[in-house]
Amino acid sequence: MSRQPQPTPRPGGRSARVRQAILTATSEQLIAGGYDALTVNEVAAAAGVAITTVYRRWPTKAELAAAALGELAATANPMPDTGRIETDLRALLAQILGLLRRPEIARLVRAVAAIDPDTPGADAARVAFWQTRFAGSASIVTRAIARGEIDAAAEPEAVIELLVGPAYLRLLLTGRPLDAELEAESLRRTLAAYAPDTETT
Amino acid sequence: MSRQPQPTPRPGGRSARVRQAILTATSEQLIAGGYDALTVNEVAAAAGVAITTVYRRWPTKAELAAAALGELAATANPMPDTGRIETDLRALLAQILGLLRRPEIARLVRAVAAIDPDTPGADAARVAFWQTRFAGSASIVTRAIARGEIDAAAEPEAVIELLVGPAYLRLLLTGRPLDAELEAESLRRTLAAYAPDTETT
Amino acid sequence: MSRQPQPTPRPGGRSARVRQAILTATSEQLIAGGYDALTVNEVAAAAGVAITTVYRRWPTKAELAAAALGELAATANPMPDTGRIETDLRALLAQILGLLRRPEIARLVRAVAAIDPDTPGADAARVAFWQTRFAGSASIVTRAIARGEIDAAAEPEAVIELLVGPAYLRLLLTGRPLDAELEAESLRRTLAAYAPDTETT
Amino acid sequence: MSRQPQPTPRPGGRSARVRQAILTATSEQLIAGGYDALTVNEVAAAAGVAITTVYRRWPTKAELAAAALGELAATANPMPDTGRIETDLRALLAQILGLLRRPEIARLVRAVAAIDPDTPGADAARVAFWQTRFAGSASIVTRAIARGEIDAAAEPEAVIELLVGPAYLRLLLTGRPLDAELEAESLRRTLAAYAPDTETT
DNA sequence: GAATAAACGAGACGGTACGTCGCGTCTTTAC
DNA sequence: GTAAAGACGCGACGTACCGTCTCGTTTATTC
Repeated sequence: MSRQPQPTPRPGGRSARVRQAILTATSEQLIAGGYDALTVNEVAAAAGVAITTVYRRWPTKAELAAAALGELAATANPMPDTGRIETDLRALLAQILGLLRRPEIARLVRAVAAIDPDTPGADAARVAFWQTRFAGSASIVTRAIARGEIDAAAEPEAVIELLVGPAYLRLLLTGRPLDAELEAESLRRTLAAYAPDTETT
Repeated sequence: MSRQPQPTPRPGGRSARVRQAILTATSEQLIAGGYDALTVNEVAAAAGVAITTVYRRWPTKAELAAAALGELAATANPMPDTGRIETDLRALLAQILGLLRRPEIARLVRAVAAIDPDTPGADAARVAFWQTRFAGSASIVTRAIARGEIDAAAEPEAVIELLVGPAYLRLLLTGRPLDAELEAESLRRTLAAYAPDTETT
Repeated sequence: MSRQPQPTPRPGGRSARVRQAILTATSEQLIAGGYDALTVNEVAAAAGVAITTVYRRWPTKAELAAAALGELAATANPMPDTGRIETDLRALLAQILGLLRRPEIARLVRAVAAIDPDTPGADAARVAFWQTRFAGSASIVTRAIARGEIDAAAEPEAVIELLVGPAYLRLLLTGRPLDAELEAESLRRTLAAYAPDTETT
Repeated sequence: MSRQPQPTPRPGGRSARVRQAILTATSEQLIAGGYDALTVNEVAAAAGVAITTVYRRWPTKAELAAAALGELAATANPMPDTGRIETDLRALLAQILGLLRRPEIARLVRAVAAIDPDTPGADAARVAFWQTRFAGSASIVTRAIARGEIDAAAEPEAVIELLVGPAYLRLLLTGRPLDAELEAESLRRTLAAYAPDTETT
């Protein structure tokens, strides 16, 4: 009776708005209560869409969470660039610890850590989420190597891993405090570990 | 009608057997499929007890899991003691990475990381689980300090944290591989970071 | 994102079928074993629906039972109309006693009697269940009054109450037999109590 | 090896005290909340005995409730004796309706009505509970017959049944009010039904 | 007054049913 | 014809209460 013109996918149309609303609502719930407190029902309600709509796009709750976490990766923090590796790393570490000390961020990190690697798309989201952050961080090291402040043989990401590894270990597993002493020690030892010519003859 | 003297608890009785059966079954399920695959129903069935009996002792699934993880802490691995810090740490790191590469252990670690700190008794279990392991590890460092192989100002546990932090970071968050290069680099840089007199004048 | 117009309820759809199946299964179980033998689990199984579906509609077992009893009210028995009050009442009483002598009906009546008046909707169901029956019965009396066979000052329902009260009293409380003597006596005394002009001067 | 002399039961000893405490606690709970709110656990706690002790004497909750209700039968109300059947019955009816209007008594009556006749000992308790009451009431009628106020052919208990039947019917089934009009009507019609020479020639 | 049988106290346990929560699917209706 | 709305299936969680069992202790009766 009536003609149905094949609607081309609308990039800026309703779909995009719906998608964004859902992901935003998901992120908020993840931040508010972690993965367990995330419910598809409430996400749909908060986003003002039907539950079916959510499931049409992300088949499982895990994939929805992964997608939302992936989105959060975009919210990158500014990377310090002071011209000296020590102050750069100190600022970076202070920024990260400042985040990890906030309960809602701690919940988020826990949620990411809990993701089953077998979940489709989940691992991709995890990698994206964290490599984005680490990629930015690594540039700090790259510049320091160019300046001769860091052992030229160092892999930039490994430096960052050594710097923040203990902090995440405490947060996720041992429960030891994320205090100023950890901050100072991590910075000092990382610099020592990667000092140029330190362990060469 | 009148107050009776408190009968002594029976340590080797049925209660103890039931408790052990439940915790064993829980551990097995945790290892087999992680926290999400853990169901109280199946634990009860595997332990040969009624579901209500499980709930009488551990009010929630989370507390049950925490208790089981706490029990697993008793299963301590032998700590290497070769007389040289480098070989000690190399053996320790190889041991830990060997464990973390096994999917069922990875699941367990994930389960621990996911524990909500607010769960009653959960944090205690986490601390117990990990500090048991770390306490053993720290003795390696203590001996090395006595031998002058490690900076005397070092806190033993901090050395271990620096050694294994990157490995756990990769396992839980970044998803990068737990390969031989990580193993070599972690060992080398940790030794450098804590070498005696290295950063003193 | 925006409010949708309220879709009209579908009267003949799946919901209605499910509802009917559940109530039918409930009624059968009530008849078969009374209120205590009624289990939501078996109702759901017999109705071929999920347990949660039952609970979605009737939050408690009591309300489910009440609803089912309310449905049973629709199954009205034919009211005798012979043109004479004595034969009408005799037939009615015989019919009721015939029902009450059946164990499954006795269980049903017991179930209704046991309903806690505080249960939401329970009282409504009770009133509906019984007033339906009594309303039909009362018309017998109304006609008799018109024919001058019954004291014109009588309230029709009170006549029925006097007629069947002793029978229910025996069934529910005293346990005395519902025998032919009760039948004869109840009829005779009720007629005497409401005979026209009997107690007027 | 040893001989077991059969010890005679001790009538006034601890057993009797325990028994009384349990039955009293049971009655209180029945009055307070009806049969469903009666829990063996709380009865035991209130009586200051172990749960096992309760079960040793009454194998099921139903039998316990029956026993307690049987005890309550002993609490007989004084029967009016004014010398005139009309005032006697009016006082009796007022007394009974006064009781039935109290919620806790209504609960008790409901509990009795709900007793499954198949429960061992339950029916005995019911019969005892109510026939005690009715036996007392019947004496009123017996005296009235002797005075010629009541049809000599009447069975005393049937008179009482007619008098109070409608009230119990309303309480247990129809939910109609136990008001003054019911009181007046029940008395008036019962007297009419059993008036001497009314239906004789 | 000592032996001894019966009853009691305490606590955990097995089991059934209740009612809840949340995920993911399916039907029905409206646009 | 597509998508929103909502009911549904399903599985697990956690709770309440009934009735059983074991074992140690107390009571009271009998010799």
